[in-house]
Amino acid sequence: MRLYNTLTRKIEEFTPLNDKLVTIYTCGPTVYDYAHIGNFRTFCFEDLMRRYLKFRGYQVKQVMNLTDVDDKTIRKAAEQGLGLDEYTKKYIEAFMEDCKTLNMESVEFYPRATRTIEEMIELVSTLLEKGHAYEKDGSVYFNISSLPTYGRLSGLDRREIRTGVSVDSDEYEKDDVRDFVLWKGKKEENEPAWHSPFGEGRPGWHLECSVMSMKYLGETLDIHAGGEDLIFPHHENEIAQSEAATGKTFVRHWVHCKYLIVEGKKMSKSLGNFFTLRQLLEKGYDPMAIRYTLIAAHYRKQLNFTFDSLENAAKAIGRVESFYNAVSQTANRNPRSGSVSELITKYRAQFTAAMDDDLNISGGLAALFEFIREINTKYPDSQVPEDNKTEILAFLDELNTVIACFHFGEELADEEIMKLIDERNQARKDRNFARADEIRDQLKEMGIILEDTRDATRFKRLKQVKS
RNA sequence: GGCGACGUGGCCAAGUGGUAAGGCAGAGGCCUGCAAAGCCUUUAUUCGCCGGUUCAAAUCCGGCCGUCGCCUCCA
Repeated sequence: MRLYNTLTRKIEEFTPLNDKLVTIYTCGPTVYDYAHIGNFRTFCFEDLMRRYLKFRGYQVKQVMNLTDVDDKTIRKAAEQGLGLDEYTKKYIEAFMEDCKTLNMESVEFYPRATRTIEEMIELVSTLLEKGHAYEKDGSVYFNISSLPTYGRLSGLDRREIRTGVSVDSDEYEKDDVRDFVLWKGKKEENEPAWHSPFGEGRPGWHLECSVMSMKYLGETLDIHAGGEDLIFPHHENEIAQSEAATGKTFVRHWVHCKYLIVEGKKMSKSLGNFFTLRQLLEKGYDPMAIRYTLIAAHYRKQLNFTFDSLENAAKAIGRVESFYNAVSQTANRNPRSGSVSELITKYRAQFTAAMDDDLNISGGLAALFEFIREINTKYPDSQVPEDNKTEILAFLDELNTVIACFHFGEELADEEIMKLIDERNQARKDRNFARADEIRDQLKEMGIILEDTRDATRFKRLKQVKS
């Protein structure tokens, strides 16, 4: 499998350190508000990557942190007169719910910053001991000049940081404006703070990810992923802290997901194109169409999220689900065909080849759609031999463990439906089409859509999709 | 100002040297009692524009135009 590595700016062969186990750290949300679709582009991509690694036979051990203490959470909690935990609880729960809604797999660990303070203090102490950090006015800063490799990820060695802006906007005293804070000394009376050898305070933002990743995954991880904005300063600083402390490579493979834009414009509240997942659900959009739209474009390309694309996604999903349903209700009694297995092998290989190439999901989806067309071409009305049914459905299920946008499952026929279908077919035989259409309309009102084939009549349930 | 990404049919989107995947939409046809589902044909002699390299370029190089991002604890 080949994967782009931000550190080397090249697509590289990916092999985990540990045979079949892949360790992944993904920067999670800051739980100060509901997450928006931009956040979820990254998270859904990370889910896709995780699922594909598992599809390829790897075992995945993944951490997604929850940043539950920072300027925003502190400020918002104070505004509402709530304790920090009390305030963030709501958004942590909402985030977990949203992830489920988008059919994301649970990861192995969801550590919270406020529950990892002790380990963070330890790391700061280590950095102080090793001379990579210094104390000033109750805060601790990382000394960038102590680490020659600083700036490799973001290419900072080749550029200057705009110093003027940083100096003015920073209320803390640092030796060098480019140094970053590891531990923030307490400034306000009622601001959340923890005891530490360097005085009361709270951890800097970058610290938590270094600490939590090493705590759960060890000192060297296979993959660290996040949004492109995190490359600098967040991930650059994580590398600095971690490698200065351990002397080992922190991350072997850096993966960053590009931002999305909405209706051709940067998502912003003032443009009115800023959406949380919840707002889209309220508008009636299908969560699976949202997921499909978010994952269907390559992760290193800017994604233009539009309402048109949501509707297209819903239809594309419908095509695949219709096919699954049609195959599952096949009435073709012909003997099993060996060429179906060959097709499955062919398209599985095509899917895998595409996904192996830096997770080229467009190529992967093309394999799925081409498979469907080829089967349909060969077997009109998707009426495949009954003996081939199982392997086709299994193949679709298999692809869906990665794509995870389809609700597959055979439609369960209840007696009433079957009775009406039989009655209608009798009417059709009698050429009493008025009666037949009447029954079809009656079923439609019950949410049942009929599809007549040569061999039998099959049905599907109408999906409530926003149009 | 510094760094970087992108610009492919009506829309979305693959393709990084050998002659344009896939989805959605449109047109025509087939199938059907009619539908639904589906199949077939068709829709880019052309890949922002202008030059250059090459037997050959959407793919490499240079310039221009446009969009977007990072440099501000924003995925």
